[in-house]
Amino acid sequence: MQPDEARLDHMLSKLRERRQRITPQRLAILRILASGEGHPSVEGIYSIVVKDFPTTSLATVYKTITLLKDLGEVLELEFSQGSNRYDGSKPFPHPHVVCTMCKNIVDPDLQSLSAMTAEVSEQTGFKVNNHRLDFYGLCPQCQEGEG
Amino acid sequence: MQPDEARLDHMLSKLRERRQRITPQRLAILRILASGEGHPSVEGIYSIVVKDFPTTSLATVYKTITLLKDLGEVLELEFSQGSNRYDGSKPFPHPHVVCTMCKNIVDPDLQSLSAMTAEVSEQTGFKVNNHRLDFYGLCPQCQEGEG
DNA sequence: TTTTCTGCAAATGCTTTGCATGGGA
DNA sequence: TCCCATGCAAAGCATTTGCAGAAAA
Repeated sequence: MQPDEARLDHMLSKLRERRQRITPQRLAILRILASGEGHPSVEGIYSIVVKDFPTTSLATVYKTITLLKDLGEVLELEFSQGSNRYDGSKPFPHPHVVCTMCKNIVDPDLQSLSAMTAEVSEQTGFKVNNHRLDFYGLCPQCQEGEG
Repeated sequence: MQPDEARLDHMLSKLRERRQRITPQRLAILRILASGEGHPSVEGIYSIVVKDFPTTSLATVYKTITLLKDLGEVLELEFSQGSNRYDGSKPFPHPHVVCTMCKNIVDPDLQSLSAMTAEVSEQTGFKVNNHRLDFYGLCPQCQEGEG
C-alpha cells in the first residue's frame, strides 16, 4: 500500500478543519483510499484494516466513508447488486470501466468526454454538472478464459 | 396509460416463445413497462397493478421483471440507495440526461457514443458490451428559476 | 475532562426465495 | 389435468442506527 502523501495530507487537513478526530482506524482507512489502488469496497477496506486493528468493525468503515463523502473527499460508485465501491484518489465524477467477471475497475482517460458533454448540452439544453459513466465488459485477462 | 402496442405485442410473443404464461398480473405489468412513460420502480408498478388486482404481491412484480430482464425486454437502472428503475420501451443500454431538480429524464441521441466506446476499448483492452451513461444537471425550464 | 468515536448488535430497506395454493393452457 | 405462477412469509445482503464503553484532544 503506497498512499499518495499529498492526497492523504489533504484529507487529514479536511478532517482537522472540521474538528474531526484522527483515530488509528480512520488513518488506516484514509491510507487505503489515498493509495489510488483499485476502487475498494467497504468489505475490502475492512479486510485490510482489520489486520492491523483486529477489533475494527464494518460500522466504523461505513461511518468513516460517510464522513469522507460529506467532505467531498471520496467518490461513491453505487451498485445495487454487489457492494458499492469507493475512489479516494479522484473524488470527482469520471468514467470507469468495470470487468463483469473479476470486478476490477479501471479509469480510462477519454478525450471524447468533453465533446460528448457538449453534445448533451447542445441537444437537450441541459446544464450538465455531474455524470455517471460506466462501461462494462471483460478485461484483457478475463477475455482469455472466454470463447 | 397508453402502451405502445407494438412493444407490448413483441413482449407477449417473447413470453409465448418461451412457453411463459400470460397471467392478468403479467399483462398489467407489461402494459405499464410498454407505455414508455417514465422509468418506473417496482413499487411504482405495484401501486398501479394492485388497483386492478388487489391481491397482487410485490414478489410477483419482482419475479415478472426478473423474467423480462432474462428475455432482454427490460432495462434495469440500478440505484443502491432508493429502488431500481426500469425501462421497458428501450430495453438496451442508452444514455440518460436527468434533471436533478424536476427529475425529468431525457434520452439524448449521442453521435459521439460509438467513438467513445471505441476509445475505451482501445485504451484499456476491454471488450465492452454494456454501459451506464447518466448525465445530471438542470433542464432548460429549471435553469430559468435558478441564478 | 470533555466530547467524539468505536464496536457490538439490532434495525432497516430493497430484493430474493421456499412452499402451498390457485389458475393458465 | 398438468405444471407453472401467485402470494404470503421468511430469508438474504448491504448499509444504517442506537447506545454504552473507549479513547482522542
